[in-house]
Amino acid sequence: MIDQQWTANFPGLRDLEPEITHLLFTTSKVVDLPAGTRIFGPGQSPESYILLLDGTVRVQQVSEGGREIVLYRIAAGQSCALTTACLMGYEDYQAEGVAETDVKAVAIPRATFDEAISRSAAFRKFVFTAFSVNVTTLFKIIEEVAFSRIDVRLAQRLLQLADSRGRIELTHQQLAAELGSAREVIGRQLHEFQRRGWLTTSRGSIELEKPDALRQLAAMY
Amino acid sequence: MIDQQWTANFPGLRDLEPEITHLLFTTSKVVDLPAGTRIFGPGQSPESYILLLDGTVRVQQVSEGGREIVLYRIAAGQSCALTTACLMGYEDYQAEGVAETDVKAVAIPRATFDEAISRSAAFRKFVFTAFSVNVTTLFKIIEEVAFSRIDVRLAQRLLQLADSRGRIELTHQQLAAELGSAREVIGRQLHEFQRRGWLTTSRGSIELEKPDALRQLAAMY
DNA sequence: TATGCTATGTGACTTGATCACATACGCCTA
DNA sequence: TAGGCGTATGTGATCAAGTCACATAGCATA
Repeated sequence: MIDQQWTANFPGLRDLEPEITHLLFTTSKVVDLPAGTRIFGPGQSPESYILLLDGTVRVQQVSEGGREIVLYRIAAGQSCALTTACLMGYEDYQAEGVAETDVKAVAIPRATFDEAISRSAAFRKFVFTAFSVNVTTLFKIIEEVAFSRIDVRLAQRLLQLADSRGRIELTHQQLAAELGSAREVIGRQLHEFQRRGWLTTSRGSIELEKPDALRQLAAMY
Repeated sequence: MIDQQWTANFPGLRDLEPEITHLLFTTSKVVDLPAGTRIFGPGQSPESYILLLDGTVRVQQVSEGGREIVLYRIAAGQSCALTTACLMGYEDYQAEGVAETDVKAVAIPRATFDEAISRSAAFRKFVFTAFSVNVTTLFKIIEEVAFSRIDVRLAQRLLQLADSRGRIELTHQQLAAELGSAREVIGRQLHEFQRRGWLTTSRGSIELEKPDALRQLAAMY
């Protein structure tokens, strides 16, 4: 019980009604998942509403031709909108979620979820807010995929993915999967960025040298 | 009051608890909107949850460059997932909804919506199901835009948009906006379909001649 | 050092988007 | 009925991005 004070990790859940907090604590499980675990995917109906305590989950779509596109990531303190959608709407997933790091998460069973939704306005607000943020993300992705240039999108993504020292440990193939593009295309763009002195590449990693130049490109429509 | 028995139009709302039905009837308004009305759009926070009694609403995204893509349509008996998302999550719209025909709709105020959600499991299920269907649609769009060929997507859309006699009254420009593509591209594809004898075109309209051939193309990934 | 796996590079080609125009159609008016 | 106008459609050139086939390079391990 003592290690179950996890609601403190979620701003929207701190001021929950005490009996709801108690309900969540007594019926939910805290689970640990190793990096690489497929948490959900097409054809798998989710059994519970998932809140991330630690680690990140990547949500992506895989096409028949084997191409991939990353839709969004769930970080600690967030919940999975898709899980929510499916839990609520009883539809199967069209996308899959993979643990990018070791993950610690809270799994709230559907029955508990239903009860908390019906009894707590604060819980509803928490769930719906998370949901709408992710729907908004989906709109942005549609707009970008349909209308934005690949160099602009790559610049944006490099800035997002870089760590505090401007380093990105991904292969060209993985970057292509982030954007739903092709390895060769990404390789050529990176080559061009390198030619301009904006970054340096080596096998499996990239170092940003002029993030401001990338930011300027990323700011284009 | 008598003409407000609109819940009959929504399968998911027929078996609602009587007091919820009463709540909906007494606080919601039935509104009529002429074709072309912009029902919601970026920067407009929705004031109510909308259920369509008659007509169709087109939900689309417009890019900075002026290009458009149609996301989905809402038909009689359906609700607007986006409205829902925004109503629940308090986010602004990223897309706009336009009445394609004259529209008759029920507008449920936020307070009523909140109350019905909290008190009725059946109402929750109705809302969440509609929501998840539309989220699923968004996933399909992302997959298609990112990975499908334009001829396949055009064939699919022509079949969707054709009336019972295989007729489509849209310009090439409008078809391009359906798919987030360009007029010239659509024109060339239509020309190719016509060359194969699958359809005939004339100014502002298209007649499908061999829908089965289109269906076969549309079935490709 | 040899071997093998994975990552990256490259050229040729196809598809789709963009741009700048040219034409054609339908409708209204003189 | 002809002329004129606005919108819809056609067309070639060019560019951007994805695809395909294959070459090369980096790194680990035997």
